[in-house]
Amino acid sequence: MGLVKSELFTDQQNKISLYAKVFGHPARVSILQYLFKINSCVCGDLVNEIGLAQPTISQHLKELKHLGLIKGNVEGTSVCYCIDKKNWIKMKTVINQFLNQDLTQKGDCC
Amino acid sequence: MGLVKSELFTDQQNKISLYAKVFGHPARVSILQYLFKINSCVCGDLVNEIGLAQPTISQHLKELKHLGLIKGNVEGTSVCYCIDKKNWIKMKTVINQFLNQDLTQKGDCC
DNA sequence: TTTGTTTATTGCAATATTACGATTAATATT
DNA sequence: AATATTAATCGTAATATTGCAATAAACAAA
Repeated sequence: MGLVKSELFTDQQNKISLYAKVFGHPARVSILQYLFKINSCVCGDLVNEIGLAQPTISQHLKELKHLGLIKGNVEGTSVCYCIDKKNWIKMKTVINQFLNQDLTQKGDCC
Repeated sequence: MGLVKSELFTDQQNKISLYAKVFGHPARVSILQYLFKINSCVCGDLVNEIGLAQPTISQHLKELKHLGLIKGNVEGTSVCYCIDKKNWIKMKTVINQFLNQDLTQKGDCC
């Protein structure tokens, strides 16, 4: 196997896990933090910033883009990547709904 | 490979990705939602609730426990699992710090 | 047009994850 | 004690992920 049985779960559960999965690698966390920090579009410094090889960074960018969390335009020889703010907010809504489940209850037998 | 180069990243980045990774599977999302919903300790219904085999659920529970998000006590022949509220809040702080990065800026060339 | 610069893609090796059957461990029940 | 019940562990097959060297693609500059 090694194969997630998505059909057992709700769309919401699958969506949450897909978002979470993309954050489940420190390189992607780091890329996103960098895009927020420089707060403009990145044109290639990511490979120097993070210590991974160029194809590896490219692959991580692809996954982030595929999920819609970043936008990217190739501009001549360099590329312009930045956070897709609209989708970032959408993602936050989904994740927060999951994180903010009600904790104010008893039932603590453990 | 198939091996994350954690040493390239900060402790914070690694911590975020470890939390996210555990949410990166719908079965674990589902387990956590169920624990919140029934709001008491679970004693075995998870296998029926979710459609995965008992060893598989047990393995997912182990990961959740290992990260501290749930607590579990064996009680005779059944087991009592519930959310570790203290650690859940800690986790939320870490993740929210990452999700709530400042979006109110221009620099949108894409 | 040739040469550099930058990013994407391909192909592959190493490792990790998912899932489950079979079994074990631990305790209840009879 | 023998039997049932429940959850953990072991072993293993299938698949996914990570990382990078090599290469390709796309364009800029000379």
